[in-house]
Amino acid sequence: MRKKSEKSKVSLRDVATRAGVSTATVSRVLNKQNYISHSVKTRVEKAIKELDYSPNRVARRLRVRDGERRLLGLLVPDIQNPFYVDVIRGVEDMVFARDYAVYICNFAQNYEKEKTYLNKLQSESIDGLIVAPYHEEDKMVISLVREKFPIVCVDRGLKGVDVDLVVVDNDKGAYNAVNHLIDVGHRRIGYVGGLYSIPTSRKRRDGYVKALVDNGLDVEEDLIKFGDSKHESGMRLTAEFLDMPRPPTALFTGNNVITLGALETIHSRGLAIPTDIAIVGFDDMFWANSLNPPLTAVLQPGYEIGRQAADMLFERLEEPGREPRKIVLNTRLMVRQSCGAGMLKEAEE
Amino acid sequence: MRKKSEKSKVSLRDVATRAGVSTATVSRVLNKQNYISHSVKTRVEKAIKELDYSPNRVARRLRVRDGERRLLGLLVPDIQNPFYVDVIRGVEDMVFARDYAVYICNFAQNYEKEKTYLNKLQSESIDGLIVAPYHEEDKMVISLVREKFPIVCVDRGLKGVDVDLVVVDNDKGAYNAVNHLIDVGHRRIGYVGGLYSIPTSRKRRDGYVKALVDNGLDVEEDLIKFGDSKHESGMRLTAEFLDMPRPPTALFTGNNVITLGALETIHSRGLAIPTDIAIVGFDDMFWANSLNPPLTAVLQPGYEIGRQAADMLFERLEEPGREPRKIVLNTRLMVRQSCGAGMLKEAEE
DNA sequence: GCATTATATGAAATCGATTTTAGAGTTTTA
DNA sequence: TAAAACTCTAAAATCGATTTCATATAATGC
Repeated sequence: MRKKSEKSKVSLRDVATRAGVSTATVSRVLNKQNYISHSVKTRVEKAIKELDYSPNRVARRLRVRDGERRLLGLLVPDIQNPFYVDVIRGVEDMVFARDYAVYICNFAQNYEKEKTYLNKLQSESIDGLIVAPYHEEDKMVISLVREKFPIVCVDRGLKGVDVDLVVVDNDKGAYNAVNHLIDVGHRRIGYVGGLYSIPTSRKRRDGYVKALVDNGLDVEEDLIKFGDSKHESGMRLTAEFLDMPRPPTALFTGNNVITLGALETIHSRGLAIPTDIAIVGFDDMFWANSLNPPLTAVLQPGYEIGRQAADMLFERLEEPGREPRKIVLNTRLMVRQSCGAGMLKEAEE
Repeated sequence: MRKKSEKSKVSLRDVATRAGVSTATVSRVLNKQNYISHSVKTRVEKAIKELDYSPNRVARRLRVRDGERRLLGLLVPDIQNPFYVDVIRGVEDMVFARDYAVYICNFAQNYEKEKTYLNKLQSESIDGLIVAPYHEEDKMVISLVREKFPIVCVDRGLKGVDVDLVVVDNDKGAYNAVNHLIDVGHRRIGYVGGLYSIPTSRKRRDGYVKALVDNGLDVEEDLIKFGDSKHESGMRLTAEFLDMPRPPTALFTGNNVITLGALETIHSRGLAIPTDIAIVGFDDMFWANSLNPPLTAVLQPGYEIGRQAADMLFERLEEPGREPRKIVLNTRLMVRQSCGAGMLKEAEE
């Protein structure tokens, strides 16, 4: 009847008493260890069921050795960015399946906050960490890697250390996007990038440049701009492009936040996509199809990144000594209607 | 030099030894308790600094009494929904400021998963929980509330129990939105709601109905549809509306996910907003301004909901006996361009 | 059939903190 | 000036699990 209302939590000791065995034995049953007689095992399991016992993970975590605490940390730069939410979901699903827990921290592009969280995570005795570092020279993360703390980086790497890494082929993704723009006829294409200090921003620029070069187009420095990965900078840089004496006919925006800013500026000026200005964005988001017109975008498999990163971290926990690995996932260009084949004719004349 | 590289974590015992005092004394210094002589205090603090000691939160959590473990749980139905991300951020900021930790769990609209997380959270010895329950008859959450476990509900309440609650005035928000639609000339307005079993879906319907009634308009049952809070159902229900012999001239969509679905359907049919069909959405999202045209929407203060919920939970931890409270926050109608004053004329003829 | 090994269990130590208990030295109070 | 009340600190107990160590019995080898 009122099983749950006996307030004080039942402990392993209670189970042991009930089953008439020692706590050590109960622990062995719990952890499926060898050398347990069938009769004792069923007796203990019965007691566990009767008492509705479930182990205290905190106590366990305190006792077990490194790497067996069943707690991971996940540190992301911006939880408002749906890309990282996908990563979170990927990690979460893997962790859930293994009965681990994951302590999700959002440092909101704030280096101080990242440091604080890093310390807190350690105080919580995490087994390992998945992180998209503030930037590639992130001192604290680098020093953790040097100390051999189990870390997997996602989205961005680290300078000067070898670390497990799951990224996307940013060059190729950008290349394909810009190539598509060129295919449909564009010759003047602007790149609106995120924060210069973040590797992905530069990689995507590289892909942009390569696509131009491979197609025999000139690379003009004033068609390349970097911002600060905030919505506002997407607006501002786009405005700068549109204000040029001879503005580009297409824009390649470096991440979803920037894309949103660009769209806002474009719409506010009453320009039509793709006829007045075409656009391809890095990051395919769940609202891309709801835009008017639907946005052509580079899909990053965020969920998969999260899954693979978690997997990689589990591997490292099992084999701390192994060499760091790097996984590069492919992007996919989701062609919708913001580039416009109609451009072709116009450009040909 | 190589302070950090001495792998084994320094413990309170090490500090005690170094300072030449007992562990109890170090603990007292750490917790700013009375009866510590100045000299001992500074000695201990010096040792802490020299050893770069930081306390193990897991060990602490095991020992301290209920409500002092510095760990909260936060359980949301869908982390991909930016509204909940705002709530998360609000909670996170409060928790961060108090040196608590928060275990964020996403049950992804899955009742089984919610149950699993609820158990896990208890195993992790959380002090209290902030949750947007699966629905208002969520048995597990209700039984926790009955057991007097510290819980604050957000977004949705619970049936049959009195619980701390932070919600938004859904009726009024919906009322204002629909009223606006009527103001600009619409007479046939469809409501595309989320899951019927979620209180907010019905509250928003109520506001919709009241606005019609207050304006002397008929409430037609076939202009009210409920879906399942998934993108796809927003698409489908909107299609149903548009396929009616005499379709509505405006749609009021019940949440951001539904809104996105509705927009997708509208655009795919080549209809123009607001001239062919107008739309107001519940939930103002950061991309609303980037839509074409910018979306008129009901802003829910998600961040503030999170803050207040965390605050309320802290209060409850301090005073477990107090009566449950309910906070109702206001929404704000963000008028942009998806309703169109232009409608007025057409409707008048 | 006896030494060895495998199986099965319990007692006690342990993880790293907080808290209780106890007691020594000081100050205040009556 | 003796009792009471503070002030300060240490030793030991504690939180709830896992792990080590010890030991008893059963199975196996030769």
